[in-house]
Amino acid sequence: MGAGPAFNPPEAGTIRSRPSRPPVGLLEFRAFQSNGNTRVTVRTRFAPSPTGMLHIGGVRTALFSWLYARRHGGTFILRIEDTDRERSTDAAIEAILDGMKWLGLDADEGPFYQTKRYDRYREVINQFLESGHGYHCYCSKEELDEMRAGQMARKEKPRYDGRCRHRTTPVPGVTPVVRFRNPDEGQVVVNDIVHGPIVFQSQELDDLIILRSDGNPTYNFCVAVDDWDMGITHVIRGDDHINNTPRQINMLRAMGATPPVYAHLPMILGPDGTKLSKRHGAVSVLEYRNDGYLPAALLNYLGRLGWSHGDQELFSLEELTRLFDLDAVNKSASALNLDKLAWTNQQHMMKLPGSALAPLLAEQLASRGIDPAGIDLAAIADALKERSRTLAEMAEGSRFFFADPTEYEPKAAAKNLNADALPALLAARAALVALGAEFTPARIDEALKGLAATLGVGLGKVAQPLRVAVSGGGVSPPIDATLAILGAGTVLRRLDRAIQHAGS
RNA sequence: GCUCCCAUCGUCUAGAGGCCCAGGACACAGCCCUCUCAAGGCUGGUACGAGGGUUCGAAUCCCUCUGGGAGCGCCA
Repeated sequence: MGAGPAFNPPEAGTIRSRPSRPPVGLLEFRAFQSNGNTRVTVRTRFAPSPTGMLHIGGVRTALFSWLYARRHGGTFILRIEDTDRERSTDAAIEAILDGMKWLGLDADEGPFYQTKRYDRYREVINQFLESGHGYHCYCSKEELDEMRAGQMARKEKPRYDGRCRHRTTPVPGVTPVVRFRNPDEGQVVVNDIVHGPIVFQSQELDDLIILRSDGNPTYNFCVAVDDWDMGITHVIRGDDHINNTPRQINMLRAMGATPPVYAHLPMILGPDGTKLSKRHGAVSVLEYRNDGYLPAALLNYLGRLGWSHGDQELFSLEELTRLFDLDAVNKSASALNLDKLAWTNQQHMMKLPGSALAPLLAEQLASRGIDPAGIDLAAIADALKERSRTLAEMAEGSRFFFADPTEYEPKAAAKNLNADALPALLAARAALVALGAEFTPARIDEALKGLAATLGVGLGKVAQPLRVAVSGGGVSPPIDATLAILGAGTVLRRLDRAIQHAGS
């Protein structure tokens, strides 16, 4: 797997020798005192499994964890849950790391890899075995399948019936798994910041496998060990984990650990309100970079999905980290609205100076095989930022700056590059030539307006033919800015060709 | 089937008993501005799933129903 460090617990001794943490209450975790002036620092983690791409849903979870840590001056930890050796891939790890880096969701600790912590897991498993919290189970897969099928047929909840709980002798030739012995009675209360207390009856919880017969520990177990070892104070994750939580709490208790506070976030649905799929937004978050979205805009949009701050829609990252809090998080699932994401992106682009957008526009142009050498991309970005929803749209809208039109858009040409427009075109040419070296937006505007006045027509009668002449179509930024960016030489060259076209 | 979660405009949401015959945003329509396209401004339509309670008063509290979702793996 990956090459990151293994997390080494401050005290790698036995579980019971670990100093016990002071209790963390539900909503007043933030500053409990143990000796008068000790303050608990918030520690959150994002724990993706590298079995697929990092998509929008995962990013939202990561964002909330990151924001919460930042907001409270805490620590954000990245942990790669790669215990599924069959499906975990290095490519997926790379994609997660790249995505987090692009978005700027930097981790203070990690990435840690669970596959590097096997010694620690085994240590806990042995302790469970000794203390009776764990036991060997020799049931075969077939046997378990059969058991489940029978329960389903009887309309019971499929669960392990504990048939190996009291077995004292091994079954020859069978490598056992280790199961965690859940309490038989009582209840487990999950203190959830967004949902409030959620109560589970222990009876509902069966004995889950914590060590596979191939020696690999399993998810729920590793999570419990890691969250404790890494001192996680707030587990922020998708609400599809709610049902796992009581088991994790039970294992935490068996370790003598104090469970963290939980915050289960609602799911993100596709635009049609159904589960996110590859057709929707379940593509790698890096696709959004290719599509020309700004990290800040994507984060802004995602932040507003399931969280709100009054009526405010637009947030800078700085505002987000200052205002975000878990108590304003919604409980219900929300659907992706790509139109709003695009709008948000445009709003962010509009706030940025062209010089900041220029390098990003350059990337988009490069991927289109366009060489913008010698052209002022910052000026183009300034001219186009309020007429593009994404950087990709900006790149498309700027194409005519880099190449003379090879043909004119038929409708626009028919209307604006005809005999009627010829006088205006010729007069405009003369007026522009007269500008000489002062080919600036202000001077161009002045000249064109003066010309329109002399001709006794509206500016549109002059600007629109010019627009079609230099851009090939009927849409472009304001004509003064457009001409200035193109430069006198290019403008006159394109104008001459258009005049020829209009006269023929 | 069992357990758990959820429920305000098409979508994202405000709303924590009277300020709400429900506000903002995206999208949509119209108008204004205007050299095109945008951006911006103004206007408009559309929502508290249903039924019972509690209360002088409920989108807000309680119950039931309905609808949606998640989990029930030697996946995470």
